[in-house]
Amino acid sequence: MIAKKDLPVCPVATTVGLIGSKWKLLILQQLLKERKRFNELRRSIDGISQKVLTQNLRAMEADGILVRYAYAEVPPRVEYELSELGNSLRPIISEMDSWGVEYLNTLKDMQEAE
Amino acid sequence: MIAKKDLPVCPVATTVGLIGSKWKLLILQQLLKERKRFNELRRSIDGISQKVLTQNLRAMEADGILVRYAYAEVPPRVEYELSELGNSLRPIISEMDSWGVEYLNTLKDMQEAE
DNA sequence: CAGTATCCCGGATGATACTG
DNA sequence: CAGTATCATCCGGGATACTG
Repeated sequence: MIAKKDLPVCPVATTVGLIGSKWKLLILQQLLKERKRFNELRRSIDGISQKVLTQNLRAMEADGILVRYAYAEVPPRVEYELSELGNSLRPIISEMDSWGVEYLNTLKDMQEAE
Repeated sequence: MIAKKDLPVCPVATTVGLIGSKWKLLILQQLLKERKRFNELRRSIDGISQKVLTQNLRAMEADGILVRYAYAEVPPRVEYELSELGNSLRPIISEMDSWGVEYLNTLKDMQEAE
């Protein structure tokens, strides 16, 4: 018999399920740089709306990827910081960064060769 | 003045724009293993519909990530293979795989500790 | 400031049928 | 087999207004 823990679970599908979307990857990228406030995060991600940012932050918080710190001040201040789990995703974003750099260089070279 | 090539372009956003979606990442994963036929690919990706698979394959082909080989046979045979550019994305999927393995192990350990 | 609450639209997706 | 075509649907996401 096959035990539950031996069920075929795809690691890549697991990862993709947690952070395999445009906005989560970009939020992750920003928070890997530093802990950030809500609007700071919003401004740093081109094209994201308040609603979508909130939705993704809630989901990532529920998945244990980041931690939300709300301060009872006036005006309110809320900061987001990656958890240990979130930080462990750094190599993925890092590879995406490296690949993007290479890709953009190739594009630039092609333009210069025109 | 700022030249066009000096415009601030984010490498991670570039990468995310090309493959930052659930299905593209999973298609990429499958094709990194081997060249595959359409239905073979379809069966290997849980939950993907024919339409969505076609759409994503077309987009990835247009982006130069994969190559489509259509053979004029009866019945028709179409195979998909990663381009050199597509293959250069391997480290990203590789990191996602490693992370997923670790994550699943952690989950399993937590269950056993119950 | 950092949200929540509504309304609403369009594109993404599923289902189905058809075809080279 | 590997699609394309069409229709119906649904909900992701924008716009706006309001609030602790």
